[in-house]
Amino acid sequence: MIQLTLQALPIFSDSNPEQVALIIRNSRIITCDNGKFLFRHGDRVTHFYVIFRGAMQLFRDTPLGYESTSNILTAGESINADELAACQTNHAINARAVTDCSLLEIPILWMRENFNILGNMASKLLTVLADRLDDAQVEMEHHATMSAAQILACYLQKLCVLYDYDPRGFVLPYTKQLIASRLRIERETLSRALPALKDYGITVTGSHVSFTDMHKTKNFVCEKCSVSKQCKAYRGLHTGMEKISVRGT
Amino acid sequence: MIQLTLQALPIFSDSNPEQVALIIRNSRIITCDNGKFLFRHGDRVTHFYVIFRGAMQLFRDTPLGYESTSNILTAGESINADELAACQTNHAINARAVTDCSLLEIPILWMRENFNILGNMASKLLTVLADRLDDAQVEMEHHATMSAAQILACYLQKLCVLYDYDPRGFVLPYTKQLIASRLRIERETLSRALPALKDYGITVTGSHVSFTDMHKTKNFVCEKCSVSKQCKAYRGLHTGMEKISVRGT
DNA sequence: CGATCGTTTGATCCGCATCAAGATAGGTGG
DNA sequence: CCACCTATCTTGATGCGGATCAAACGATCG
Repeated sequence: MIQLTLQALPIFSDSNPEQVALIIRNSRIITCDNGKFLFRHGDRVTHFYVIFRGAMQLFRDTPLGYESTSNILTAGESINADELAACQTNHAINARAVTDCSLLEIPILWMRENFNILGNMASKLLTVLADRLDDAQVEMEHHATMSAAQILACYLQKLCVLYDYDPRGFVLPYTKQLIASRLRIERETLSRALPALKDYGITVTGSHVSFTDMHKTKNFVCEKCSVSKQCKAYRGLHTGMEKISVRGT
Repeated sequence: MIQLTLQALPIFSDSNPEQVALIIRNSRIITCDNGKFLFRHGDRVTHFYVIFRGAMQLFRDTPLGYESTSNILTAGESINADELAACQTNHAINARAVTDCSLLEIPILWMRENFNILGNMASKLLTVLADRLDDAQVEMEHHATMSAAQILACYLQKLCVLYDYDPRGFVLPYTKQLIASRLRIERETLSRALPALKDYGITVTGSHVSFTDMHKTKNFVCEKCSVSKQCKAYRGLHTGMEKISVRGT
């Protein structure tokens, strides 16, 4: 049953049953409650994680004690792909649960030693990193060329596809605070951007979002966001993982 | 002789002589003159490249015909690592030579098919991508927290280490135009930031840069820039490649 | 010597950050 | 059920940094 689970994860999708069994024998499932840290900046890099359920915020401590969110990862996504690849011994970032989470925890030492017998996991990791790099670059481009409202519109559109929400109405999965941090804008700026979303065919009242005019939205949201590779890869996975996690834990 | 050359490249440093020979048989060395495009946005992804000599600008076309430089790569660095990993069929970015360049050109189809027999090139690629992702995130953090002058100071510091320049005085390798684009600021903003560098112990007159007070500089430049992994990995390689390229071409 | 490209400088404007205060909501306990 | 508290969000006023537009300056090259 758990074998099926693992193969549903993008990163293990090409692994055969023996490899999956091997991974299971050398890993365990842990939970991380909302608000708890999975690891902190400076901690030793000990494990590779894959999120089964929930969402985790990855962020840096800037010199001024300010938090700079580098990503929010959800079910199906992996944590520490970059540290694993860069052979860092200590974490450069913090990881904190923003909802109650369940994660698969694999010792990184073991992974490094058995990399060659884990199938084409390396190529899966490559894909993950390449996608994230691309996302990062698109994001920088956005910041240089778009207004806060447009950035927000892109993000909402992405969220909707990623989580397979009903475009006609859904509830924000995170606090606006967190979303602002993720988008590298201030809470206040995000608040002020909300009314402007009307022009893009998006209405937000409280934490309720609805796309009222997809035609308008499509015109303003950049095409790279509307058909993100990430979205396609994980679409439907989130809901699927919800079910599996119940069995898994 | 060329075998030695390839193994000097970070990405082939762990490959054995047979693997190097295999790569040589299936690749060729090309040149790309200053200003020429190696490929353009929308072109089919056909080859993987490693720069022997020179520097290439990678940039995106934004909707408004604006150029957004995502990176400037130099001797020893590889182009298309992300496209190879993400299995993209068409280029999302442009690559243009900003100096006369020599490159190793490897068919990407052949690479994909022979990935497993190319040694741990996959893990090298992982490292490259992880480093670039990290760089991208540090860069975003910089933009959110530092002034244009500080960003510029960090970059000059990085340049100096990367190219193994004499900190007491060196000449900018690129036009200020290009540097500004790379740093995602405007030419004018860069110009105006130059005088402010005095406060960080850096003097720039024309295209001549000199670090006059390293103590001051160290205080203002973020530590992530001063000891970049990239810098350490490629330090000295640039000068080495210069020699090799003469033999190679 | 004009022509082109790269750079600098000046004037102005706009968007976002910042600071400050008020509003809303969710939760707890009397 | 209401008063209270805290966390989250919104709104207002203000300022600053960098973008933008415009023009002059400098260098390089046929």
